[in-house]
Amino acid sequence: MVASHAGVSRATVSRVVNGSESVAPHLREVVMRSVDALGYVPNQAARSLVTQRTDAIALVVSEPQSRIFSDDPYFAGVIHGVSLELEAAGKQLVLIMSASGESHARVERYAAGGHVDGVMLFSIHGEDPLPAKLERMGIPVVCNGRPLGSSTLPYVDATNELGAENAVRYLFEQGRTKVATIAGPADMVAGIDRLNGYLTAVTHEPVIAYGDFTRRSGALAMQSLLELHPDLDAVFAASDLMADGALRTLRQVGRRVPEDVAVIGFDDNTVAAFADPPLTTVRQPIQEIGRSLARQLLKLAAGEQVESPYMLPTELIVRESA
Amino acid sequence: MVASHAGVSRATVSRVVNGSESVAPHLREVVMRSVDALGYVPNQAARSLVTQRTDAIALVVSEPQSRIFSDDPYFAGVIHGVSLELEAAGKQLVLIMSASGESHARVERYAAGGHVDGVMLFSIHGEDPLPAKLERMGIPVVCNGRPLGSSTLPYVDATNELGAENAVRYLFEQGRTKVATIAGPADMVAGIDRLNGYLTAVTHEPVIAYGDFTRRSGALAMQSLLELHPDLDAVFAASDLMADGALRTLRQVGRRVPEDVAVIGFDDNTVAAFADPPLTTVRQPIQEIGRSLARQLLKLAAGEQVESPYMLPTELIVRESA
DNA sequence: TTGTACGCGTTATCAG
DNA sequence: CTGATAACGCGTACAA
Repeated sequence: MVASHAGVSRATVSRVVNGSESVAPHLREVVMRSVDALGYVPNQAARSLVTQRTDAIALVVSEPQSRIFSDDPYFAGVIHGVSLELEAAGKQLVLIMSASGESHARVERYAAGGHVDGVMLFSIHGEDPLPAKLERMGIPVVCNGRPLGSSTLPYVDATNELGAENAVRYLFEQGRTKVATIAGPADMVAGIDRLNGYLTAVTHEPVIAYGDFTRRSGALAMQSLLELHPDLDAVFAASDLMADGALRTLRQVGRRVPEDVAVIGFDDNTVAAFADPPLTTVRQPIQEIGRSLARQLLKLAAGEQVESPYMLPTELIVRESA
Repeated sequence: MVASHAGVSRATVSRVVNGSESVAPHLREVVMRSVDALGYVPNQAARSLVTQRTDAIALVVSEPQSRIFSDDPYFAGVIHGVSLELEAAGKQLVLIMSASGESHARVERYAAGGHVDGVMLFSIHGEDPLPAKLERMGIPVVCNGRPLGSSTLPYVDATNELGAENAVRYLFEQGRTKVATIAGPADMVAGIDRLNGYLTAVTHEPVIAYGDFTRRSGALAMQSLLELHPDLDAVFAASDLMADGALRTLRQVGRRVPEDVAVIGFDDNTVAAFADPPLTTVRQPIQEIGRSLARQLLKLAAGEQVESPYMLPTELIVRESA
């Protein structure tokens, strides 16, 4: 340790660097100066070797491109939140894209190798064995979105179901009589929960078309809804992108929004406010989801307990489309 | 090293694990079995300590939220490309958001501490001292997008200027006579270069309005262009989002696209194909930019030379808006 | 309060 | 081809 050129032992330097109390003020001063002068930076590898911590957290994104690389800013928003929280805690964010099953094994090895202090799992599908394995290995794990299947993993999620329910209820309160829904994929938890919310609130025979959260799918779903149910006067779409697609279809066939058909989306993306007409939608606090995700994991990694599920509120934002 | 319970020395285990040639086949066999049985995973910290490598690469995003957290999928696309390439090389991606100058210092320390084998810099602004410092410390650096100012850093970029030039030229070839541009921010290299392309190709007095790559700014810019130059019959926007905003303004004021006004965007985002009407645009290979970025950095980290700038082609995608 | 000395898990060198 | 053994740079009992 070069900094011991400051006339003290390496142990003292270590103490100063790590902010130990038991160091004489003047010695601390001297050491600080030397650290500065020599541009000393602790070697993380050596440090981890002895502390058994890495100060790094992995964010594993196991999702096919669909949602992530469309123009849905959900992914970026969550990452941003995570990043803010980790930075405050002095942790690094290791981003791992792991769509294929093969790379799942890699993730497993990576985490098992003690490369990170914990793992955040993004949108776990079906009966993915990864989280359970990680947990068995004693690695702190938190999921973004309720894990499908029978898992007891801690997770952070928005109140998707309640948000959807309120949106649909609002449509009826506005005097709408036939409310359809454009649901998300049946294998994604956000899709499932929002559909359930619709089912809870709908007062007539449910009218459902499925999309995959993209604009195009929303436009197509709207077409088929109009064909099968020309008398519908409102639509709740499980994402703003799909709602925007629906808006386009409605415009093309000459149905006015909201006069003829009311439309509500979900997310409150940037597209929502800019849609034509501006979209009434259910806002979920995306960045806050990211922050919470990180906070929960940090707690877990510190050996504390966390409440799970940790639910974040959604809120109906009324604009012009409904 | 527990695996030496397989009756060999740690050195031999190390050799097997790292795939050295000089190990007797039967010993390799035995070791492999023990590794499997004991679920042994090499400790990265210990390894880095001696190899002086971390097998991790940092991606530093020093951009205010603007472009990253809008619904512009550029950020996600580049990350995806980077991620693919790094995964293939067995490297990890450490994502660092560093908008503030304060956190710049953190990045510096982090890199200097030998935590990563190299750094990719995302959209460097003006005279940012960070890259130069990193270079001086001997840390491999590659920039995404030409660094503004007088830098000799290697970088990867799309042929923004040429792409813009071709787009504008195309408009004139189609018989347009007054072509305006909605330019990007004057402090972002993509904005500057695309504007220069326009300036090169325009055959009359330039007609310019500035935006910030967002939809809203595009819509506003279009309004002001129409006010000042009601006779324009074509617009080249420096991003698809701005073009989409322009489309909306044109629709609102009753100008038909492309009959009255032709519109060309830039990026070929998912919005482009879905815009109303579908947007003619200049495609840049976003994911490939990410891949190249990673590849260049890996080369640098391996001590090889790289060609810089490394330019990726843009291509005019003709749809219906022009 | 300070210093000494050990060990963390690997890889690399050098004999054998 | 294989096995000792010496680093790598740090944190931390333990002793002073």
